[in-house]
Amino acid sequence: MKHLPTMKQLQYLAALADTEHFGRAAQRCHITQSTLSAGIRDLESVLGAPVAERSNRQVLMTRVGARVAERAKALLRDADEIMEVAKAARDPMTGEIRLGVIPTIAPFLLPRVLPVLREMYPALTIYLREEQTAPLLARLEGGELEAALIALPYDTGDLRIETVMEDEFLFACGPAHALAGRNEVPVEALEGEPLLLLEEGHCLRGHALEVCGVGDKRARAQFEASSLHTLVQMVAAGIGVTLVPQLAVEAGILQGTRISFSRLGAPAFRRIGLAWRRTSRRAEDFQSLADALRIQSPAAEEGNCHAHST
Amino acid sequence: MKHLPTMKQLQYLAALADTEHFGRAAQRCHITQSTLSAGIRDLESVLGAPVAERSNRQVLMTRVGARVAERAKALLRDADEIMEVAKAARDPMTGEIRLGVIPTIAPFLLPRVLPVLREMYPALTIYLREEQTAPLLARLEGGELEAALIALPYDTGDLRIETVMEDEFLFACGPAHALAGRNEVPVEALEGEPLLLLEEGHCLRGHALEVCGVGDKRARAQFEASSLHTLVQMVAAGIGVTLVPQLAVEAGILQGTRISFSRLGAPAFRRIGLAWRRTSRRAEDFQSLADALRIQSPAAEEGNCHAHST
DNA sequence: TGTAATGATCGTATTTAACGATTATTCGAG
DNA sequence: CTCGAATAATCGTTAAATACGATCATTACA
Repeated sequence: MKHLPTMKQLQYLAALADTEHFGRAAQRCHITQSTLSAGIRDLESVLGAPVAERSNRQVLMTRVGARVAERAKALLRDADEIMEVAKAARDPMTGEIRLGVIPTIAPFLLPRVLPVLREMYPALTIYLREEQTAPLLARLEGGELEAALIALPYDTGDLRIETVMEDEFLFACGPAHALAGRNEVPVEALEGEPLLLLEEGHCLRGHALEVCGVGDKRARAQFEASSLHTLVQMVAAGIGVTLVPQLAVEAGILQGTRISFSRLGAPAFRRIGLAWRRTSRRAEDFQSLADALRIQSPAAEEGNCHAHST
Repeated sequence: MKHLPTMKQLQYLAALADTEHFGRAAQRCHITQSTLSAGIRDLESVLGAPVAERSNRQVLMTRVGARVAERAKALLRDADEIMEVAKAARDPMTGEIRLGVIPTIAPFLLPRVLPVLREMYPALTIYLREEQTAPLLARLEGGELEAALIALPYDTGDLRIETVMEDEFLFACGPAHALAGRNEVPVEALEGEPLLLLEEGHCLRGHALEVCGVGDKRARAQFEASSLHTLVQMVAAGIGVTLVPQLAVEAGILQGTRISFSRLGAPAFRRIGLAWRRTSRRAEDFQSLADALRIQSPAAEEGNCHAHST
């Protein structure tokens, strides 16, 4: 292994590159000018190249100096991240997590799990952001969010995904509909039915179409809803039929309506998963969070499908 | 600015993670076991968490330890790269460059420029690899190549591209062809002509089709050539017409044939550019290389189009 | 019950990092 | 043209860190 620059030297260089001034750079590093001067001199000796031209009136970074400083800053950020990794391991499940959740999950899953999480991890603060999958993933990549609760399948690129639960699609129609009251509705029966969908951008729309075996081009709905609640109202009014996630049904979205719902002949599911950046310093925490969510979700409970709701 | 781990501490940790043995890790770092032991102890104190469980018979890395070690290795690689950046700046244009070149450039440009490069940079060794654009770019991403000389436009992702020259497309046909001998051939005249192309995979094929204003689907050639030389032979034999880069013509590809070539009514070009990874430590060198290539290329010379070759 | 292997610890020496004071240089203002 | 302000380099000293060798403590196993 060879001679490497010191962390401190790189810090000094980064400060110098930012300020282009020995005195101020020294201030920023909480050392004296002489120390910084010596540090830079030593760094130049290990690099074998000068990093700055100093005329007594001004400091001008060399090409090498600027390039090395750039990389040095990245390296220092990485070093900082190492500290964060250690800190996260030392105090697991504390601090803040900025979590994104899609609109077809948030209102149905969160009321159930948030209180439990609050009790399990009192030192943890969860900031929520409700948006559709695409902007959520963009914010995740951009570092605005640390994790996101989304529905799968979805092209998530290089994210780490931990499945939290399977969410079954149920058939829903008005009480007067021909298919109402049935215990099980075959998928083929949906052919020709006026299928109501969420508007463009909701992943649920695509997933529902997938279940019916049709591509997006043949989107058959004249009316599109902007939320699951609206969608349910439209179904109750007899405008059409739809597929609704069991998660929402169990959360009581059908309460107060006379909507009939049934399982599909060939049960279809979307997966709900927690996503985070592979490089995240808090992978440990997110794994724990996913575990907690999985335990709290109703997932594996069987035979909880009634033919009617009031 | 906070308390950061030392480079040495991270080196020690990396070695320890690899060997899981204090003595051997110390050896690898060229220090004594006691020093390494102390170094690890200090690192644990700055991290605030233990990195390894040591029972007297074996060392087992902690979860944190393993994670931190992983990041530490990446960080040390970055530090190494900083040294390389400095070294490349100290000794510009020395050492080895592994350069990829596509087959429609290599035999025509290299004979002219390589001797000059050899003279300009005697300490530089260039290893050449001749392949089509796609595999070239793959090797570039994978680190097998440091730079590549390719034809544009092409979807190069996040690579840095420095244009070296513009390469004009010339119309070429057999001596008995109706369009032979003309000073200028309008693009529309190509409609219906039996256009000969390089086989699939050569970017020149797509570029030529682009010039003719047709998509790949309407590839009209019954015969495809595997190299520009073969293509020229086919044109000389009267099988069809083609577009040939001026670069190849100037390199004498038509010598010994009676092929007629002319400029197009609306001159069309491909760009030839040098590509390298944005993150490359030797960006400086590649810039110089591109500059040298640009100077040596015939590019801007005007009016060097004859109507006939013998 | 030894003995070999292994990591921790201790005391000491050397190298490195930091400071304050001083010097040398340059740019402007008077 | 000279003086003073600004600025980086240098010097001598001190404190801290790093490294070493020797020794100790623990464990596995013959």
